[in-house]
Amino acid sequence: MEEGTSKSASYSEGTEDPWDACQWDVREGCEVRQILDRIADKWSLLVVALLASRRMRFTELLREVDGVSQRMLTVTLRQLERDGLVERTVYPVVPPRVEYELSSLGVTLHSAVQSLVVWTETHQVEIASARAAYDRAQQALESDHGRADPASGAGARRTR
Amino acid sequence: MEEGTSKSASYSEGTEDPWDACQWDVREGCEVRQILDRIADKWSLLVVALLASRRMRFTELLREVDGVSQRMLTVTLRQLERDGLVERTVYPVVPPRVEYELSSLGVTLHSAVQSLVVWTETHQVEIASARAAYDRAQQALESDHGRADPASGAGARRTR
DNA sequence: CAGTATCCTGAACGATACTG
DNA sequence: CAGTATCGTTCAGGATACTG
Repeated sequence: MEEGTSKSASYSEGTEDPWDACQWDVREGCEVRQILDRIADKWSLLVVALLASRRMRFTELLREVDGVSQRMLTVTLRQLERDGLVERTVYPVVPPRVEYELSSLGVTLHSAVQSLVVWTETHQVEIASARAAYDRAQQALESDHGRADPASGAGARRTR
Repeated sequence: MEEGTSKSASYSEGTEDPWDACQWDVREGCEVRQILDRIADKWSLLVVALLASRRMRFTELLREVDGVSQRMLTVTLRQLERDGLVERTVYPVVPPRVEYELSSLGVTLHSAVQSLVVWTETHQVEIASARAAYDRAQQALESDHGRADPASGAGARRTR
């Protein structure tokens, strides 16, 4: 088991700056980072989304997730199980039957993630055009690389 | 847990599949994944959190984020800038002065992320104990590796 | 000060083969 | 069917050095 274990950066925190009201995700050891790393890795979110609709067997997930390797599906499921987000049920039948389902905790996570999904859907156009604008500006800079800047006056310059 | 129904605001391509209401993150090309990858990478969230409190200079961020390399801070800021989440202002003074601040879009993202932070804070104890239980069970299995299972009856077996 | 350029390592991941 | 074990590759990210 080489990679199921988190690296668990036990980082020494010596600074006692008084601004730690906003520190929720600044500390390495903070739980938020761990959870975020879990739900944001390549497959976890997909699996959670699928299991949110119904309980499924291993092979079903393997088919549905489309692109995941057997190994990564196993690893992902083990992590989610360890965190108490999914539950694994083994039926002692001749061809092994294992079913996965979201735990109640997993369900609440799934709803929490929804707000982010909604945000993304709401703002994807803005992001796309921001990217386009940025890339256009970069393109312009490349053409400009040797020339004098006609807009270089005295004020601050926005990079957009 | 029987009803996952993501509300999937208005973004539906004309697929006939009846359950594509839940497909928001199943598709590889979906925007959600891109955004999620951005906000969930190692540093973006930290930077956004810091900039949510006040605008900051490059070196300030380098100090505050604590652990980030110069390279990764640059990369992170460029990505966030490209996505229109932060704005970069260059003051044309003799020692270069560059300030970063959240855009209005970035502010909305930050609030959206809060729900996840709240979820994590609310459930971190549950997760911690789930992990402890899982690890304890694994430990027990290792001791049991060669012996007969006293609980192996007829029913399904939960792995927790 | 605020970067860019370059090199390098280790973790993540995929592919494959084997097993209860 | 539902995994585990092993190997090879890729690539994110750290360290370091240089620059306008």
